[in-house]
Amino acid sequence: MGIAQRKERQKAELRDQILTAAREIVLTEGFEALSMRKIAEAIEYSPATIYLHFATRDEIALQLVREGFAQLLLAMAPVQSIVDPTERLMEIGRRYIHFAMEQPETYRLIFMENPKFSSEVIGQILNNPSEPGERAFAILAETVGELIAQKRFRPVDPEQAAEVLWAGVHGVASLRIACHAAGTKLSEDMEKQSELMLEVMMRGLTA
Amino acid sequence: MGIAQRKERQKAELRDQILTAAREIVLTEGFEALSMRKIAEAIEYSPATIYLHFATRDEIALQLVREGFAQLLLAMAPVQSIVDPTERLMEIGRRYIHFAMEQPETYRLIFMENPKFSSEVIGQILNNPSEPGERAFAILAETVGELIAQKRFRPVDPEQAAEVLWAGVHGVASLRIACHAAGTKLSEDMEKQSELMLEVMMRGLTA
DNA sequence: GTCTATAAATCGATAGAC
DNA sequence: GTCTATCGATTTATAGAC
Repeated sequence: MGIAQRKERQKAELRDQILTAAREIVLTEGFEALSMRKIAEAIEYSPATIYLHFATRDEIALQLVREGFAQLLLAMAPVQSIVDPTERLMEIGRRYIHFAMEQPETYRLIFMENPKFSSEVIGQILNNPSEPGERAFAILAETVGELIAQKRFRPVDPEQAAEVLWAGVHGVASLRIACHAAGTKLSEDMEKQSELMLEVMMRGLTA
Repeated sequence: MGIAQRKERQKAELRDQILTAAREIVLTEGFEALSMRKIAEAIEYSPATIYLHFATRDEIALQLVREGFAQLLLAMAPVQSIVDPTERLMEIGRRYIHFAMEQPETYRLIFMENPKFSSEVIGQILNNPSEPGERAFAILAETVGELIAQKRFRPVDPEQAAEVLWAGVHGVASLRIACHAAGTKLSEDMEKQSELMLEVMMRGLTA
């Protein structure tokens, strides 16, 4: 059955090409510039061919958001090897903000672009324990729980504290992205800004 | 010159009608649904008439963002009468998040929708001391400075701390908006979530 | 000042030939 | 599996009559 396998492989390859081209368009021209025709031109196929792989344009967009989120989670995976929970927590925050600053368009795509896709993907990932990388939020909450158990953190609800920590780093990152090129004095030094946010939140939770 | 004045008044009224209709469309159908034709239909004029008041669609959108930001600032104005700086700071945070939750579409329009308009408006407001409501960020920074002077806060850079505080409440608000209807357990109780964020940041900055 | 009419472009999606 | 051709609808913006 080598022929069938080759066909399947080729089909998957074209699907990949479509997504790669779509990602490129979103990252360079913005989400609203994504169109079937532009993708078709980029991969040098007719627009009709794309419909053999994706039923609608929205399905492509959704997949892009999904992959973007997976990328973000992947970037934070190394923290699992950090033994000290305080250091682990700080590193989660640092890596999170670092990703958002290195790939602002991807971050924007995940959290700021389209509410429909954002909430769908976030909902899927946060509710489905079998998602690749789904454990990110759980790790965050568990780390907080660990610190509470060690009496290093005050006895707060770990899940709620985890959400506050997430909101804190998301706030620094997304405010920066929203204000980017605004010509303000805001966040000239992101490094210092991030560190202060993390320090303030750690101190605020410390017993 | 009563006739000229009446004409001017009528022109301003139509301009207002255009903006009101545009705002309505954005708040109910989303930003991307805003079009000259829809506005024209809503105000019962031909599309061509709109171009006598606004050169492009972008100019209308920009004005909407501008007014949205002014609305947000207006909602926080009452904090100026609060004497105690700690209480003032808490109230700034509460009012900020409250506005974002009461008017999520307006908040989204200001900070999450279009980077071009967001950064332009934010830049204008934060750099121009003559803006109505421009003092919002200054008040935040001054309140932090006050608390540092009273040795109630640690000696941090007031402007940087103000930005962290802003990022904190923005994070809670915007994460909530992004995850809305995601069906997650996230932020089920926004009241508690906001209070924890504020409490953590206050404690984190306390001397 | 307001309209009609229209240019010129883009879009998603599909039918049907090959 | 891929194409051509096209439908049908959308958009911004303008020209020119009234």
